[in-house]
Amino acid sequence: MKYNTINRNYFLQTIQTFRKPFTAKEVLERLKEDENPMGTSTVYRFLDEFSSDGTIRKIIGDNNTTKYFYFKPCTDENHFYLECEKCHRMTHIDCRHLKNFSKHLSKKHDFKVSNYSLVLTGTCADCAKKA
Amino acid sequence: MKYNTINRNYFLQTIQTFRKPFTAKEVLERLKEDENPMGTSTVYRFLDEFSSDGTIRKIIGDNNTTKYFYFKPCTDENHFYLECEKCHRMTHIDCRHLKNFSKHLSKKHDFKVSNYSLVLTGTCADCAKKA
DNA sequence: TTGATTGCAAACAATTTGCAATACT
DNA sequence: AGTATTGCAAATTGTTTGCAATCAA
Repeated sequence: MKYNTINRNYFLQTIQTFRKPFTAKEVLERLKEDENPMGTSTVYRFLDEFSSDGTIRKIIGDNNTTKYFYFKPCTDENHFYLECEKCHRMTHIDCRHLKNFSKHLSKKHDFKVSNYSLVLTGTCADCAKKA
Repeated sequence: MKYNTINRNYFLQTIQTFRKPFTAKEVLERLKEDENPMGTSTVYRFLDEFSSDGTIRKIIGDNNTTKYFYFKPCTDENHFYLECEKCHRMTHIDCRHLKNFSKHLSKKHDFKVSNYSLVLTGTCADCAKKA
């Protein structure tokens, strides 16, 4: 049985404040800023727990070269986004086409889809300008 | 300038023999079986080098709960696959539609795509039967 | 009261680094 | 000759564990 604790709620609340996927280190740092910082092991325990139960999701950070896992809160929506490999900004894209497309594929391959993700990695307009 | 060495070739050759994505540990173990096993740091250096240059690709192992990165040789094609969350089998799908679709999105969002991936997670036909 | 949670410090394990020897071009 | 590669052992660092104290139910 899970208990409803201050730490647990505070952890969940905190990860929602990230605008981008974050590493374990980044949550740790954020939480350590507090005056009663939560223990390191507690944070890792939450990362594990919430990864397994699907509250957050592990992802690979900037294309292939990141050293650690990134995490992001799982919206339970499916994922369509553009991910800039320069600034790492993630642009959510709304896309009906793909939904249908995924249905089509799922039928064709006799595969029951529970979740799908489309990620386009590349360079966003802003970063392209800067270069 | 990169030199063409025995280690480098052997490493490349070895990772091609894996039927599934593998962890650093797994390559290490495989390579240690040899009678002149290559040094640990050498292996890690290759994993880094080939991840950055796109020869291999980091991926998340079985959905969300894996502790380490997995790697797989990069076919340089973009990634469209069905990933079964029960048996973790990955079915490659060939898909022209999506290529066009990605072009369309990239134009619409003024975003230069260098790589794209579509992953449908779910249950494959076999596993569905078993359940 | 019972069982889950917490934080600490210690233990652990994966990965990296410095460096001298070696191999490639 | 000049530069990249290699392996070793040591150092580093992220993460986990054991445990006693605390807290939620």
